[in-house]
Amino acid sequence: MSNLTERQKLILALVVREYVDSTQPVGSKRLVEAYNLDFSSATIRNEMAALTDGGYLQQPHTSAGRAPTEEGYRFFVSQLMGQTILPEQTQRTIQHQFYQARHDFDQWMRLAASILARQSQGASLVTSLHPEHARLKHLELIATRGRQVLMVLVLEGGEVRQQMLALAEPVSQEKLSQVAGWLNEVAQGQDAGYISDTIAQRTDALEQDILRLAADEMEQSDSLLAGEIYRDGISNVLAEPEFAEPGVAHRALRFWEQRGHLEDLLSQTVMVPSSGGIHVLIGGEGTWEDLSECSVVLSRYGVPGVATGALGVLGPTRMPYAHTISTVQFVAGLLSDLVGETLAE
Amino acid sequence: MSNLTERQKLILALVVREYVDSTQPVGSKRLVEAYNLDFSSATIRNEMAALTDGGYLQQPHTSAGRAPTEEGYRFFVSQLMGQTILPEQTQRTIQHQFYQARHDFDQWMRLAASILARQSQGASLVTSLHPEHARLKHLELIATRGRQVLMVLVLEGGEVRQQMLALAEPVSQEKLSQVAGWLNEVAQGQDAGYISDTIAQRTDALEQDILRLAADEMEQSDSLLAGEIYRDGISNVLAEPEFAEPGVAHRALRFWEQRGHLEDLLSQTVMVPSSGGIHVLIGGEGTWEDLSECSVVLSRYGVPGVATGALGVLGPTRMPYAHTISTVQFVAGLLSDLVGETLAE
DNA sequence: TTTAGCACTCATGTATCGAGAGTGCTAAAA
DNA sequence: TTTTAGCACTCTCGATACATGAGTGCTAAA
Repeated sequence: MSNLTERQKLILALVVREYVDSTQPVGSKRLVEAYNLDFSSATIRNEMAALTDGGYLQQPHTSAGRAPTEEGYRFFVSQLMGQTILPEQTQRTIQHQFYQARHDFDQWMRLAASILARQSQGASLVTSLHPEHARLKHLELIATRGRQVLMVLVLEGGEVRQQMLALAEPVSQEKLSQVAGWLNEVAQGQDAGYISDTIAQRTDALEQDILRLAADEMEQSDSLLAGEIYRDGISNVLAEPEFAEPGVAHRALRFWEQRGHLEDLLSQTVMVPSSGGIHVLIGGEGTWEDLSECSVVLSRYGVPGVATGALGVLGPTRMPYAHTISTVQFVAGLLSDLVGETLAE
Repeated sequence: MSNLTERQKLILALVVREYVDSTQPVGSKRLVEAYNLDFSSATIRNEMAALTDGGYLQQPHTSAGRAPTEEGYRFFVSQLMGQTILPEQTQRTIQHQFYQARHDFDQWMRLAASILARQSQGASLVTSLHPEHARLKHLELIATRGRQVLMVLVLEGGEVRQQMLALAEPVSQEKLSQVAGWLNEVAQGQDAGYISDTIAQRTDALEQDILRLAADEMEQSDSLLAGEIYRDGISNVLAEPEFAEPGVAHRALRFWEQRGHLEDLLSQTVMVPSSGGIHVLIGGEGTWEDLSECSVVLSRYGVPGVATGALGVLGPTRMPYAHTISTVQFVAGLLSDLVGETLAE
C-alpha cells in the first residue's frame, strides 16, 4: 500500500541512495546537507519517524541514523527507482567484449559471469544454455581404446553432451559408425520419451544400450541445472562490510555453491514470468534463510520455448539496485540475442 | 638443516598437532599436561625457545604460547609427518561414490571436487582432463539453423570441444558430412601443427576455414587451463578462524577464482615432478602474496604422456596436513585409475 | 505545518585496572 | 651437564568508567 506522501517517497529514496553510498545509517541533518533540501532537519525527522512506523526504515539503535528495511528496499525497487538503462558507453564496452570472445557458448557464459561480477561488484552466476525440451539433433559414437565407447549427443539448441559406454565386447569404429547412422535416422529430432519407446522395438543389444543411454542423458538434460554453472566474483562480496561478520558470508556463499539450493531458487523465480523478466529477491524473502543479509537479481536468458538458461547476481541487501538490475537485464538481453542469432534460421 | 635434537622434533610435532587441533597458541604447561610428557614445563620452555630461535615456532606476543611458523610447518611436513594413508573405510566410501556416479568425465570431476572439499574442509579445485598434446580423433560438422555450423572435435584422450562457425552461405548437412568425412581422413590422429600445415594445401575455402578453426581450437586445448575448472567448498574456508579477518579471505579467494593466477600456480608446481606426486605450498612460499595465510596441496592426475589434469585443495596454513595430503593423493590416484581404465586398451 | 531549541540516548573511543596465562631467567637438584 | 622448581615480569583480555558526539523526540514558537 502506497500510503506515503510524495515527500516521504522522496526522503525514502534519498535515504536508500545515501545509505547505499555511505554504508552508514543516515541522519536527518546529513540528509539535508547532502542534498540541499528545502526542509529543515526537524521536518525530516518527523517524516523519518513516520517511515519508521510504516516499516520502511529502521534504526540500529535509538540515537543512530536510519537505514532502509527490507520492505523499504522493496518499495524503492518497485515504486521509486524507475526504469534505468546502462550508459551507452558501458553497453558498447560489454558488446565489444562479447564480440572479441571466441564464438562458443562456453566462452560466452564465462564472459557473461565475469562481466556481471565486475559490473555489479557481487557474485555472479550463469547456468549453461539448455533446450527447454531436449530433442536429438545428432548422435555420434567414437571408439576409444578398449571396449569403451564415447557417445556424443548434439541436442537441438546446440548443447553437446557426452557419455562413456562400456561394451561387453570390442566393436570396430566402422560398425559403430554404421550403428550411429542407423540410429540417427530413427531418432533424429525426437525427444527422450520417443527414444525410450523405440528401445523396446529394437532387438540388437548394442542398439538398445545406446538408445537407453541417450534417453537417460536427454532426460538429465531437461533439468534446469543439468549443465555447468559458471560463477565469478565470489570474492567480491567478501569486500562488502556487511559480510565482515563471519557467519553471514559463510551462509550466503554456502547457499550460492550448492546446486540443490540454486535449483530451488531458480525454479521458484526465474521460471515464473515477471515484469521486465527480472526477479529481485531482497533479504531472502522469508524463504531462504541463508540469504538474509543478501539480495539476488535474476533473469532468464535465451529463446523461450527453444533453449534458455538463467543468470544473476548476489550482493548485499545494501546494493545499487538500479545499476545491478540494468546490468543483469542488459547482459541477459545480449546473451539472448547471441543465442537467437546462433539458433535462428 | 635438520640440526634439531630428537626431543626438539617431538616437541615441534606436538606443537603443530596441538595448534592445529585447538587453533590457540600452545604453551609449555598445556603441552605437558595434554600429552603426559616426561619433561617438566621448564624443559619444554627451553626447547621451545630454541625452536623459536631456529625459526620453527613463533609467539604472537611475549606472553603467549607458541604457534608453528611457515618454516615449522614445512619441516613438519617434510620430516616429521611420515607417510599416512586414508583409513580403509573412508577409501571405500569414496570409491563407492565414484562407482555410483554416472560414467562421465564431467561428473567425475565434479564429484572429485566435492569429495576433496568435504574431506579437507577446504576449498577444492579440479581442472578438466586434457591431452598433453592434442591430437584429433574425430571431427564432426553439424548444420544448425541458418549459416551457423557447429563443429565438434573429439580429441584423443576423450576430450570433446565444440565451436561455432559462421559460413558465408548455407551448406546442406549432406555436404557438411561429406567434408567432415574427407577431413577426418586427412587429419585424423594429427596435431595442431600438422593441421595448420595442411591448410595451405587445400584450395576449397570451406575446408580451409574448418581446418583453421580446428587447429586453433586444438592449440587452445594445449594450455593446461583450457577446459573447465571445477571448484567446491569455497565457503568452507570462511568458517576457519584465520579467515575471520576480512582481507585474508578476500585475497585468497580472489586468487582462487582467477584463471590467470591458477595457471601460474599450476605451471610452477604440478608440472614439475615431486615426491609422491604431491606438492604442498605453505604460506604462498614467498611467491604468491595473496596466499600468505593459506596452504595449498596439489597433485596431477591422469595418464602422463596421454591426458592429465590437476587437482588440489586450499586451506589455512593451520591445516591437518597428513589428512589433506592423503586425501588429495587418494583422489588423484582414483581419478587416474578411472582415466586409465577409460583410455587404456 | 514547519522549525528552532533542547534535553536525552546511546554507540564509540580511550584510559584504567585486575586476572590469568605464559615466558625467561636463576639457582638448586639430579 | 642437564633438568627443574621458583619467581618476577610481560602482555592480552575483559570489565568498568567516562567523555564525546551524532542523532533523536518532543515542545513551543513562527
